[in-house]
Amino acid sequence: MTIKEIAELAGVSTATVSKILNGKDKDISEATRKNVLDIVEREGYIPNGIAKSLRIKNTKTIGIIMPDVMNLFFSELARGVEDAAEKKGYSVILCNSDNKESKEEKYIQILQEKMVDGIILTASENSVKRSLRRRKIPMVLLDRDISTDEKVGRITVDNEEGTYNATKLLIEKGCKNIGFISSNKTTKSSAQRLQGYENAILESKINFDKNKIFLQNYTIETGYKGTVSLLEKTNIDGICCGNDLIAIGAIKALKERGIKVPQDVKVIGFDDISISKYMDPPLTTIRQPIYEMGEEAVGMLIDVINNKEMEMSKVLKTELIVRETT
Amino acid sequence: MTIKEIAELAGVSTATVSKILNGKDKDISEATRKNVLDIVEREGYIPNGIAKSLRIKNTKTIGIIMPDVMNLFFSELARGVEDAAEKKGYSVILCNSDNKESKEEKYIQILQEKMVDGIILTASENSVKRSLRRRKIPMVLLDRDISTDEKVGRITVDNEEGTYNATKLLIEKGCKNIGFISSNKTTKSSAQRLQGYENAILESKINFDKNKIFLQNYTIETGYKGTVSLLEKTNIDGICCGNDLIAIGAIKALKERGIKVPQDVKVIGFDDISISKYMDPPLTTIRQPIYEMGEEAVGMLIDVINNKEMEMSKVLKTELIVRETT
DNA sequence: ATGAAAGCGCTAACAA
DNA sequence: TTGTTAGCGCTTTCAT
Repeated sequence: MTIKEIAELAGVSTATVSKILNGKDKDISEATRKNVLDIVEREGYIPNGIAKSLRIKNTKTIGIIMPDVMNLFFSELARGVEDAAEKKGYSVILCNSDNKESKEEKYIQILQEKMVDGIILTASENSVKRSLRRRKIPMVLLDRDISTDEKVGRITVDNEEGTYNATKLLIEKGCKNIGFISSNKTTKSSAQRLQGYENAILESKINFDKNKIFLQNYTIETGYKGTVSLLEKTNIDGICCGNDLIAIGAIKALKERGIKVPQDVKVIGFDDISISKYMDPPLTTIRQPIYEMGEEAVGMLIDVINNKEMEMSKVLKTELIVRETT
Repeated sequence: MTIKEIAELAGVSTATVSKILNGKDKDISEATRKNVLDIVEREGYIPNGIAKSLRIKNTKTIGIIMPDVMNLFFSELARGVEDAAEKKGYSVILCNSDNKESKEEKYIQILQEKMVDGIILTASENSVKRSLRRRKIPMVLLDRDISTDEKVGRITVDNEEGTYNATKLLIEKGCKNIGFISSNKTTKSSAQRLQGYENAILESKINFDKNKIFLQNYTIETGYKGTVSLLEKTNIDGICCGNDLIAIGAIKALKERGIKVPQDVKVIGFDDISISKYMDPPLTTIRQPIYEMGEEAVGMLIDVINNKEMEMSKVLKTELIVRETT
C-alpha cells in the first residue's frame, strides 16, 4: 500500500494525500481531507518513512553508543535518552561498544549510513576524533568528555567535586585511612575522580598514601578485589569508590571478613544507581543525575541538529546522598 | 558525497561503483575495482543506507519493544538482542513501553513506518493482536506469550515449572508456611508462575492458604510491601517470589524487622538477574537464560524475515540456582 | 567489463 | 483547491 494507491482510491493526486498526511492542509477542502483520511484509516495505510526520509533528508532517529546497557548506570542513561527522544519525536538506535574502539567506530559508521540525525556518544577519545575527521554529524558526548576543536556538545558532571565531597565526608566522619578504588581508564572523568580524592586527602592532615589506591574497572569485581588487596596491604577505615558497583563489591568483601560497615569501615559510592538505596546497608553515594543527563543530551543534540545557537557544554552538579554506609 | 560523485571521480558509471561496493564484482577488472575503492577511501564516502533501503526494501534493522530497559531483566534481554543482532548485521531500535498499550501500539506503528525488518515484542495481548490485524510484519514475542493464530514466533520459559521447583525447594527445606508474592498482571507468564506455586503447595501436605498470596507488580516495592502485608496477616517461614526484584524487596523488609534470612524465613526469587548473586545473602533463585532468550529471539526473527521453515515456538528451561537465602 | 536508465515511495515547487 | 513532475541516492536489468 503506497501513497499512490491511496490517491487513486480517493480520486486525488499523491500531492494532495501527502499534504493531508503531513498536516499541510490549510488549503485543502474539508471534504477531500476527510475522504482521504477515511481511506487511509480503512486501508490501514502506513507511510513509508524510508522514502520520506530519502526525500526530506532526515530520519527522526538518533543513535546512542555506550559501553553496555546491562550496566545499571548506562541503562538509566539509555532510558533518559529514549524518553526525551520519544517526547521530541525521535527514535533511538542503541549500540553497545564494550568500550572497544573498533566497535565504537564501526557503529559510528553504521549509524551514519542509516542517516541518523545525530549521535550521542559515550566513547573513547580516539574513535570520536577519527570519526569527526571523516565526516561531520551532530554529536554530543555524554558522561565522557574529550578534547577536540570540533563542534560537539558535551554533557558531563563535576566528577572532581564529587569525589572531593565524598572523601571529605569520610574525613569528617573520622576516617584516617581512606582507600580509593576506581577505574584505571584514561578518561577525563576517571582522572577527575582520582583528583578529587587526592585533593581532599592532601588538604587534610592525614597523609597521602599511594598504597591505598586501587585502580581497575568500574565493576563489582574490582570493588571486591580492590578491597581484599587494600586490606592485605594496609589498614583502612574508609573507602571512596569510583562508582556504586565498586562500592557494592567492596561492601561484600568487607562483610565476608566480618568487618562491619559503617562501624569498622565506611564506604561511599558514586552515581546513585537505582539499586543502591536497596543495598544492605543502603549505600551512601554521590548522586549523578543520570536520567537527566540522558535527557539533556538529547535536548542538546536536537539543538545542534537544528543549528541552534547554544552553549555547547553543560556540566551538571552532583549531590551527596547520605545513607547508611558512612 | 554520493555514489554519483564517486563514479565521476573514478570515471566510471554509478552501476560499477555500486557493484564494487556491494561485492558483486566478479566481472569487474581489478584495476577499476582498486581505483574506485581508493577514491571511496580517500573521500571518506559513506553510502546512503536510506536510499539503499528504499531500493532493496529492507533496512537491516529490527525494533524491540519492552517495558523498561532500566529493569535489570530487560536490560539483559536488550543486550542479548543487540549482541545477536549485531552479529547478524542488524541494528536495533529500542522502545520502552512501560507496559502501556498506547505506547506499545504507537511504537509498533513507528517501527513499521521506519520499515524495520521485524519486531521483537514483550507486550500486552491487545496491542499485538490489533497490530497484527492491521499489517503483517515479522514478529517474535519474547518472554510474554500470547494466543493468536497469526504467524508469530514465541520465545518463552517454563514459568510454571520454575515456581513449582522453587516452592518445592522451600518445602524440602522444611518450610510449612509459604507465601507467594508476584505480579497481578494478566499475562500468561504471571498466571503460570502462580500456578506452579499452587501446584507445589497442593501436592504437598501443607494446606493452601489464599492469605499467603500477594499480587501486585514485579518491583522491589511490591516485594517490600507484600512481605510487610504477609507478616501482618499470617505467619510465614518461606516466600516464593515472582521475580528477583520482589525477592530483594522482601529480604529488605525481613531484615529491617530483625527476621533472619534464611534462618527464620527462606526466600527464593525468579530470573537470576545479574545483581542477585551479589545480594546479602546471595539470592537463591530460578534462573532464566535471559541473555540467551534475547539471542534466540533475534535468531528466530531473522528466520521469519527470511521465510525460513522453522519451529515458531521455543520454550527454554529454567534452572534452580541455590545460593544462601534458602 | 561496463553503462544507461528505470524505479523504489515520497515531498514540494510550480502550474493550473 | 488540486495536480504535474522532478528528483532524493541507490540497485539492477539489460544492452553493449
